[in-house]
Amino acid sequence: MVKKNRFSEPSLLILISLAEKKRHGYAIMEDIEKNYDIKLGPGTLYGAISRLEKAGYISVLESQDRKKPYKLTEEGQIYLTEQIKEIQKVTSLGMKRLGLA
Amino acid sequence: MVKKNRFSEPSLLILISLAEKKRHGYAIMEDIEKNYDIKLGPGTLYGAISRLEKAGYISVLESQDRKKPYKLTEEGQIYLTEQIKEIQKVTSLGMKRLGLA
DNA sequence: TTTACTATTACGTTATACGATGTAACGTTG
DNA sequence: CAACGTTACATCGTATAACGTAATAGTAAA
Repeated sequence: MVKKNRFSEPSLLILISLAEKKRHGYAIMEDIEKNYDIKLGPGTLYGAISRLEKAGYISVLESQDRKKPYKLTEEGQIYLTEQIKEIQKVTSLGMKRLGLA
Repeated sequence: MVKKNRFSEPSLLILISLAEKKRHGYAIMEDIEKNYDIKLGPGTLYGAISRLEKAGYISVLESQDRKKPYKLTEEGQIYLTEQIKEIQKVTSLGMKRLGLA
């Protein structure tokens, strides 16, 4: 089966960040930086966020200030789970072939 | 440490394919399809191959027929190992946050 | 002779990288 | 407290290049 709509790394990181709890963009950025030492620029971050929202994998919650908190949707959770499993399948074969597993 | 290189999934699959043994393009394609059920079109495949070659992660070996076999270089092996470990770090946090680990 | 193998090339789409811009809130120092 | 700098937060714009799809083409095999 051919894979459609393959979201790459920044999107994946965002979804994983939201898998823990709802967060706004800036907080997502900090979470990713803290956990992986990867710093996403604003263009990369908010660009990916809006694509994920358009895809229905995350959704905005209303807020009083200018923060825009997002949460992972049901679909997003399913999608993320599938993605991760698929990726783990790939990496585990990789490790095996590298002789590291 | 900001991530520079942008090799995404197809490139990773190719490197993993070559981690097992040397293969030419078409054989790489078949290997990937067999193992992951992911079919790369020729543009995707050969495009990624030439970028990987340019980056020094794979290199061509000479051949008698029209096949062009590639092998993983030393650098490619190092790069692939790093990448996989990084990705595993990401996915394992993902699984944890999804409550699946 | 038709199908499978093998590769090249071209082109459009779009995610990502990078950065400029803008505003609000907060803290610090004179 | 006023002025200043800094951090928090987001939007928008553009360039690059990876990816998807497909057209082309030649050789080997069935």
